[in-house]
Amino acid sequence: MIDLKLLEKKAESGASYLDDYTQGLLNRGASTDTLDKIMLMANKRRETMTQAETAKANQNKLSGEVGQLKREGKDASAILSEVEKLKGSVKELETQAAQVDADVQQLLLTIPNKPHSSVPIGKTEKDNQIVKTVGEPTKFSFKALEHFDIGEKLNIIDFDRAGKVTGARFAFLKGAAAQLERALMQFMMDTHSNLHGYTEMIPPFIVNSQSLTGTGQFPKFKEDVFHLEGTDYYLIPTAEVPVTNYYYNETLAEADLPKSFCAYSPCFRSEAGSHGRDTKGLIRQHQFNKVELMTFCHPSESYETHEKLTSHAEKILAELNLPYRKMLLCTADMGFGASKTYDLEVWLPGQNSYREISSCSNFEDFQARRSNIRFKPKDGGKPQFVHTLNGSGLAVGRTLIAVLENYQKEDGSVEIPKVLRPYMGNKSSIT
RNA sequence: GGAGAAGUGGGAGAGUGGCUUAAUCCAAGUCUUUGCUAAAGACUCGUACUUACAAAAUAGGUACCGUGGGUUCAAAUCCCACCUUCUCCGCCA
Repeated sequence: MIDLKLLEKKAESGASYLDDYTQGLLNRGASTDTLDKIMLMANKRRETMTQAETAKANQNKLSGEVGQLKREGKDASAILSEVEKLKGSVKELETQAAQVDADVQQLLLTIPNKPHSSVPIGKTEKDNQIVKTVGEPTKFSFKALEHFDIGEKLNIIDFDRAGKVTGARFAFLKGAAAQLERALMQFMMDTHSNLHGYTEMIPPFIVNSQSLTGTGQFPKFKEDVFHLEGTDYYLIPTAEVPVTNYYYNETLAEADLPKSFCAYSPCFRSEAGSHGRDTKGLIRQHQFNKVELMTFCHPSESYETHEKLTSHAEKILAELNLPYRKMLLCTADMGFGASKTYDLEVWLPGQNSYREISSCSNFEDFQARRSNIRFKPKDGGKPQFVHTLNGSGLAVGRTLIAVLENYQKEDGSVEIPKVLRPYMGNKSSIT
């Protein structure tokens, strides 16, 4: 959620919507109409609230006098009848004020975060910038297969039966693929907790609507998550949701910051609107495993932390010896709540292209404001919102794809990356 | 799923209709006195929104005692629904 006060202040200070704050929102597609509407509503909100509060103050004063008189054993009927007359209008004003306030809040929830000044302005994903490329695209002396062909030949991935059991965009992993998936999860969790100092976490895989509002999925992207009918429960689209809301409505001590967690969870996405994209294989499934990195930190440290967090995700790719590149997303391609995002894209020889395998974002105080997560400054000042960051470290299913495709051999077998072998009974290949 | 109990400020814990943002204790902070790993005393000690002021400081107002409704001139206190926690029973990995 953006800061209404800041928005108002900027608007007052001249230049209307042309300053950096609102320009940032415009760059990523929030229309001036919405902003205008918010400003109007905010004014109306303040007016109605003032009226309602004044009326209520008046009523409270009279009620106080009634109490005073009763205690003294005197007659209060004159005031009582006076207050009786006020009652209706006070209530009406209060209802109005509550309504306008709720409307403003609702509208604010639909406005995306403001991009950081270092984010390139762009119109499509083509305007993303390559920050660096690590490793060379893997070369083969034979025609590289796509992961689903490798998987089906080795009889370790079964899409057809998943279609029977559930439906499209699900898969069974079996034998070595299941083992490899599990090895990857273990390897990632071990690396982040032991080497990078994250606190390991397995969160609930089901959350309520408040949590989804807190991280920014709701109200705008409701159709992308699976809803459990007849309840306020939803399957998580990412561990970011439960882990960020771990501190929902809490005020932390500054000394406790930063707090960092790495969380394993399956992720469930209905992917409404993506029909026809990546229909084959494991790339785009309704269910996939992911290891998520998440940090709550002091606002002054969040950009430094963003670099660090991204490097932790990169570490996994490096250890697996997978070629990848680091992209800085432009204003058009960033997620709704992000201020700045790096995507890590892994090389997939079967597809002959780089594909996203991790997305690392700084949300600044966008999520913290929605979830009311603050910290009390050491010097005793007012509580401030923390900054939240998260990134995949990594998407396990896509990592499995990357391993299969980059480590495939001409004879149809797949070599197991060295760092994973301890997790796979020290085997060196899948045959 | 059934029966019962409970949810109050950073923590503990009082408070059954008006004088209550809420006694008291602990923790925390500021100051004072004496002074060497301490003690005593005084004061302070919530959050959000909002009004006045150019702004800050400050002062006023409104709201908040699990959440949401309701009764009443007036609700932490009465009523209803829900949520959470605990205990017992049932069921279950």
